[in-house]
Amino acid sequence: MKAAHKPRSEMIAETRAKLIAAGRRAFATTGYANASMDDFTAEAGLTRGALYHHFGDKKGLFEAVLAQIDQEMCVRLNEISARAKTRWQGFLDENIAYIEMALEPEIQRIVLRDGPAVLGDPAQWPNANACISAITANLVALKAEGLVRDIDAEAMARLISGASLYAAQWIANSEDPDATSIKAVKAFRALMEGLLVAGRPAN
Amino acid sequence: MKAAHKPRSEMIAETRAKLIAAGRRAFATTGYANASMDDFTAEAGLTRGALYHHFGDKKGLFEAVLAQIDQEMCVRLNEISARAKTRWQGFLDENIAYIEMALEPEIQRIVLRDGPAVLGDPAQWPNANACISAITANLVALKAEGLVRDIDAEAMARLISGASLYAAQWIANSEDPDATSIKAVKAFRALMEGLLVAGRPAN
DNA sequence: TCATTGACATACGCCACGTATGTAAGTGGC
DNA sequence: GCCACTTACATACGTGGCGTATGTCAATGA
Repeated sequence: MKAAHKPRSEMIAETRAKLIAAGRRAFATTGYANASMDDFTAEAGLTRGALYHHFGDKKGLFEAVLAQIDQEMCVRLNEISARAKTRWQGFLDENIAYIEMALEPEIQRIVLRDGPAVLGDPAQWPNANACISAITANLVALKAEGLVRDIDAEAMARLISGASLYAAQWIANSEDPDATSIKAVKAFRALMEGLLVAGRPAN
Repeated sequence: MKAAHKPRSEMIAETRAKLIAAGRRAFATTGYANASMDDFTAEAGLTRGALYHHFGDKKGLFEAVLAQIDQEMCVRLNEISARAKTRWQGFLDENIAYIEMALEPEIQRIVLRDGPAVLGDPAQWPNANACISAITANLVALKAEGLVRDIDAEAMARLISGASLYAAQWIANSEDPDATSIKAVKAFRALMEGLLVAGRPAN
């Protein structure tokens, strides 16, 4: 008896998942440009034929990989902000978590380095906007509560996420990431406290 | 009579300059990955042979192009901060100028998009550090004057330049760059004012 | 059961990079 | 002023990677 045949749709999903996983590993380790489609599809027990069938081209697979990572990031961020006691704390936690995620080599390479070069400005990616939107929504709520000053929320959200990402890059490439991380987070908190309405205690 | 022979060293400098200029144009318009060395060297009246001789490889030429652009940016920034009446104003002007420079397509593409993918983290580039250093030095001085709060200057400089860059990306890709630019600069000013010692007027 | 669809593999051509080699012009010693 | 030598390039070649066109076989549905 041959191995039980799963329904076709399952086989397809499995193939897609294998390709995405293989591509993800290759992109993360050798980078987009140096990742050979022949190599990493073979690693997944397939050929480029499968890749072109499902994703159109190399860039298409990269988009799928990025979408997967983005999704994971968003889930993690939402969990963190949901756990916080106050909205302000959730806001801080979420952003600091963002910084810390950006320390992971896979995210560094795929999302922060190759992503923009291959797919263009991250702000245009469907999900990056989702993350920005979350920060924006938080700021709007915080403004409504009278906690933060009256500033255009989206603009500020962009500035904040930029600062976070850059902080992450700095940390990841520093000689002593732990020490740098402490300094960065501290500076980030200070920057955020500047947003509070004067005299209002940060809680 | 043949064309007057310039000394060899001049010819070499000229060749290098021509290659850098041609590469710069190609990288800016089609991007690093899509720029064909055969094409743009021919455009400069040369071949890949010259390129390999002077720059080692494609990446080597890219580094040279980036160094040239970086240099130009630094000169412009220094001029701007030098023109300001107060140190705080110079600090603001310089950063806002940074945002505005990041709107230029050439800088977007070469410095902000392809640069990190080809050469790695910008914070490690020799010159990016020079720009960061300038911001850091400004912050140190502002702290000494008692104008801004006591925050690790380098960390804050990193956060600020990250915010600037991201703001620029946002502006460049928005539907109405002018309107977005106004919002971004306003938010940036607000973010910076949060750094001031409480009660201190920004001048 | 048979026609059809679709998921993949195979085969091919092209382009681009890098290297090895060639050549001609410039440079320094005598 | 000639000659050995260096050096700034051009030319020629091999290789590898991408994309496309084509083939094949299994799964589905009437």
